[in-house]
Amino acid sequence: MGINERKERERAEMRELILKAALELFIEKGFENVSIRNIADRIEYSPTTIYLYFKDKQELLHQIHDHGFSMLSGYFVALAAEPNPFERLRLMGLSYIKFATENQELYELMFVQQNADEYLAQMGEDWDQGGDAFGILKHNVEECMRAGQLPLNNVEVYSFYIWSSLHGMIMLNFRQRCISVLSEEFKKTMLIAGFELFFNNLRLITKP
Amino acid sequence: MGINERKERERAEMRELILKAALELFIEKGFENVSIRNIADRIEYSPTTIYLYFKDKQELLHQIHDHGFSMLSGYFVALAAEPNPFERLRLMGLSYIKFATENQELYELMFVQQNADEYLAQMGEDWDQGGDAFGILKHNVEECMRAGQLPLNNVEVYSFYIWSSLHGMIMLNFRQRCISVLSEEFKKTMLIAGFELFFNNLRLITKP
DNA sequence: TTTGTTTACTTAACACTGTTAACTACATTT
DNA sequence: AAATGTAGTTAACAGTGTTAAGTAAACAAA
Repeated sequence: MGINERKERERAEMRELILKAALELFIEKGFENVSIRNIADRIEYSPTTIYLYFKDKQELLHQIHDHGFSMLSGYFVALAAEPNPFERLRLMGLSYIKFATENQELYELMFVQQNADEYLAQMGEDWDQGGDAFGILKHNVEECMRAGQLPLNNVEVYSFYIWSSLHGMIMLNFRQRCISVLSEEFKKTMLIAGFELFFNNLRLITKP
Repeated sequence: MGINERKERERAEMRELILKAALELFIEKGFENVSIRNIADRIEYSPTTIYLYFKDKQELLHQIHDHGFSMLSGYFVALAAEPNPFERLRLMGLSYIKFATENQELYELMFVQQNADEYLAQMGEDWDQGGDAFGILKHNVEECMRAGQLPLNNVEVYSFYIWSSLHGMIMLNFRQRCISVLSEEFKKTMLIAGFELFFNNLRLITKP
């Protein structure tokens, strides 16, 4: 009696179809600027059909949110090959910036979109996609400290500090709150310049 | 014939009344969650009246945006009294964090809200509120470098780097993307802990 | 003081939004 | 073949930003 299996499969396919369209549209126009009707139009179904597969617009966001964290992890897998902890940390930073700039809208969905908050609060311990990525960072920081490549310090604070710096640069770069404030030439290179300054400073701290 | 003057005054008062209500509501509920009708209700006028004083909802945002930058400057005035450049820079950082946490919604309006971008682009050179604040930062950084309290380096890059770090910590603190990721006790102190680590590191870099 | 005109404001409407209730038409079970 | 379940639909509700048309009061001119 494979009939239930087939139905389940069809249901999963439909969910995937909706999610794919939603992701495309969110990335094209941003979460707020995409309506359920837009998504329905793209997949050629009635708007209400979407509500048979997802509780509401928020749930679509959450799914894509999680998808984003999986993608981010994908950017990190190649790093394991690098044996030097500090260099690995540096490459991790570069990968993070690469992910953010290559997937700007998705990055915003993951780290800026407010609506995700309550969902994460509700998920609580069960939400590990983000924990995974942050776990890798903490692990690298810890190894750096053990190898004498970072000063011995609270690993969590240090990881947060590194993450913040990159996130801040990325966000200030996205929102160009610097049109008249920064020199034209700097606007393009600011992310990399800031990143390099940051990591050189990290190096300086430990090399006395 | 002071009749035109009176009318002008009344018009300015009405603008102020609308702006005040809009600011209150934006801070209470966030920009996206406030409708023109909400604002109109609060001041007991019809929704369309607001359009006689402001082009659209965006223009309300822009006004409040500028208001926010004025407020931020206000947080910085007391700093001039501090003679030591590095200590002044540190206090400036603390003031920035204070402003952000005391005026969370306003801070988001200023540095996160996307819609502000095109307005700033259009304003271009004429928008100096932000330039003022960033100018003070650059000035302080430059003085630190001259006093040997920061390594000689590109002032703009260094200022951007400092600003980014604080902005990143503030934003990661606002969006608690760390519920399951950070230890409970750290969540409350993360901003200050991160800030202190950051400035201690800045000190370490220059003290060889 | 009685006209005409400008101005401040309102009502009604348009095209959109997320979401729900009621309905249809088909697939599955009996 | 009849009964049941269900995937998908249409219609609707209450809300959104925004505009066009209308009203009533304040002013200027006669």
